Amino acid sequence: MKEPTDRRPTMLDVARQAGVSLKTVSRVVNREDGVSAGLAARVESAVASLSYRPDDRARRLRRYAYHTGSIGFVLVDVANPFFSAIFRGIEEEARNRDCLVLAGSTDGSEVRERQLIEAFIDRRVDGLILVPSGEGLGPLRSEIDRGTPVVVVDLELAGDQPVDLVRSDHYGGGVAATRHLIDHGHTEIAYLGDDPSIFSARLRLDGFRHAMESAGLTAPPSREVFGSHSAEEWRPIALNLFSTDPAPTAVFTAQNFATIGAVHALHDLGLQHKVALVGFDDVDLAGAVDPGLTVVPQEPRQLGRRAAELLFERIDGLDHPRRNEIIDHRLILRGSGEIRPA
Amino acid sequence: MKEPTDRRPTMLDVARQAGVSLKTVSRVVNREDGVSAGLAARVESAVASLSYRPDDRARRLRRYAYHTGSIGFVLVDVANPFFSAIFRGIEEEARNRDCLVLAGSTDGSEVRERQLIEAFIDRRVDGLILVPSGEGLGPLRSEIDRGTPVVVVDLELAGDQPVDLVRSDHYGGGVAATRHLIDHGHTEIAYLGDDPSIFSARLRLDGFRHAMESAGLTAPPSREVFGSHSAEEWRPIALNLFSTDPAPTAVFTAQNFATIGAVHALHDLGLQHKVALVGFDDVDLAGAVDPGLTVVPQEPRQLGRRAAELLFERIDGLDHPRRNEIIDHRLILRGSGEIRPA
DNA sequence: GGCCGCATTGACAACGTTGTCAACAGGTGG
DNA sequence: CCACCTGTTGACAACGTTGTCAATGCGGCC
Repeated sequence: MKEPTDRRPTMLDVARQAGVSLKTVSRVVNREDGVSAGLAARVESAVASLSYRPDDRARRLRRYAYHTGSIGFVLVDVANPFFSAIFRGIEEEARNRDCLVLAGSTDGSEVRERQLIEAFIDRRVDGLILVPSGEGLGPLRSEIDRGTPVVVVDLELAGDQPVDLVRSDHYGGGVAATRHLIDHGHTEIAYLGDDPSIFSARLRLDGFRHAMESAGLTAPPSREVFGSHSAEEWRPIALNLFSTDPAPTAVFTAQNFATIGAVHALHDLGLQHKVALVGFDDVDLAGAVDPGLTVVPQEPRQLGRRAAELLFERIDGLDHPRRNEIIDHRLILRGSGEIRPA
Repeated sequence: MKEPTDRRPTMLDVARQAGVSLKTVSRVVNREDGVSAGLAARVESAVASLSYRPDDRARRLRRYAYHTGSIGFVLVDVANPFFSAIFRGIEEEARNRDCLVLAGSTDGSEVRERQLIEAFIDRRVDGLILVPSGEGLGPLRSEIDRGTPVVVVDLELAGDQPVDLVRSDHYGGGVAATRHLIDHGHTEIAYLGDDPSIFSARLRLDGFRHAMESAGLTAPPSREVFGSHSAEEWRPIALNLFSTDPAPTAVFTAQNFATIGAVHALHDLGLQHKVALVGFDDVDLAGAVDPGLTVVPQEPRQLGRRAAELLFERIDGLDHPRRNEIIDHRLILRGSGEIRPA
């Protein structure tokens, strides 16, 4: 039974209890040789009896001077499975390196994003992975200049800062999804997605429009609906869309929640076998709904892994021009996208 | 334009550039008064030109001595939406306190759990929130004794350590789900769930069995299927179960992935309107499947918030006997659980 | 016996920051 | 003119650890 102490034991406490100097304790704790068996044993037992553990911060302050063994991950919302899967990928890489991950959600607020980045920098993370909330990278600028490696996921940047980029092929996916609907005979195709001020949403929309134009089609503004909504908020929006006359015969839902909201709405109206749907991003029960959902899935875990790989290369000192990695898209056919117009 | 330096500027660099002493820089940076306007301005401009930011670790080492402004969150898997929602709840509380969250996944491995806990302790987190992987709390013991606050989510503990507990009402939820099926006329009810060595799984199973026994029913071992599987792995298991003769007319899927796997299997067999299903935990498209899924949802975000609240109370020095909070259960009726046997 | 080398041990400074306290200047009151 | 106070500034130690280097003791070799 150890009696609880108000103060955590330090190396000095161990030294006193073992009757040796500070440095000897340090040597034993760090498994350096050159300590006689007798002293080592005394120290070991003092360590155990105080259940002493060295303070990593103090250790690194002195020893590695500028490697904290932690990286920061700034994302929009951990509770969103897409982001948490990225997190998971990052963590897997970090684990191999005995590196811990600090994470914070911005909810899309640039103010909050700045706060998080500054808090991470003040704690001297070895690197940052960022899913940006806005277009800008303001507070990062001076930090990048000073050599803290940064990898950005899901955003394209102007200029040529040494910032690596990893993202899905939003544009190609948008084209593929739309073309798939066109190939099945649709001409009246609607678009539901995030606000195009978000970089990835912009690309998906561009892909949609490009595929439409290439086929000689256009979607009127009323059929391009944008916004950041929850699944429940998308539902009435989609209900409204499919109740117009003439109603679209197909829809490309370019975002998770939009997909779920639209599926709900189609079921509400009994149109799930009439209106074709292709979604961007996969969802849990996509195969169990009737009909199954045709989607362009992202590979968020792979996104995260790759981002972390690039980050650690930079942390290890790799000097390399900025890289821009785009993870390929594919299309999973499950039924909803293969419905033909009446 | 700042030229990149190999070394991050320290307070000493600022002092030299401004031609003042270390302490004066410290005063300006910390907004202490008693610095003349002229010097303050010189320091400010030196800070800006070097884009200096104080090192939080060194500052805390000296100043607060034992508050690092970070907490650790040990969980099973960040990519699991249930856990990431808990994370989100924790983060919301932490944000109010300018506290950062370190997180790590264990994948259910006690070895990994121990490594994570030790890594967090070595970094002197102010507190720990833990979703345990096993039954034990081995490595935490001495840490708790030494006064690091710990809150455990989803586990009950023997003994009376000052560890607060927050969890869902697994037992009550299991009883309610099972009783709901019984009330709809079912007697042949199967159970699919996690291995009962997992605490919450054990409670759900106990709830199931209790409700069965109270109604004078029993499920043979072949109808109680346990294991940690992905949704895809559960699918054939469920297929197999519903293909036996006599087949169960209802199933309680006590875990997320089991629910999804079972729904897939029922659709594969065309039995989705014949076999009743109640699940534990809600899933994204639960309302869009045909029939909608009746579930006992958990409130993971609330779980996380509450856990963090309790943790911060302890961090702030509240001395209170161990608390054991159980978040109420409810039942969402969507159709799948209201199917009656033929 | 004296000298060298090796193995062991510890004293001290340093990492980047802040708390304590002393030194200094300038003004004020007696 | 001097004692005293106040406001500003800086020198120094300390937080918990490790790197550097010197001191000690012992055995072996000439």
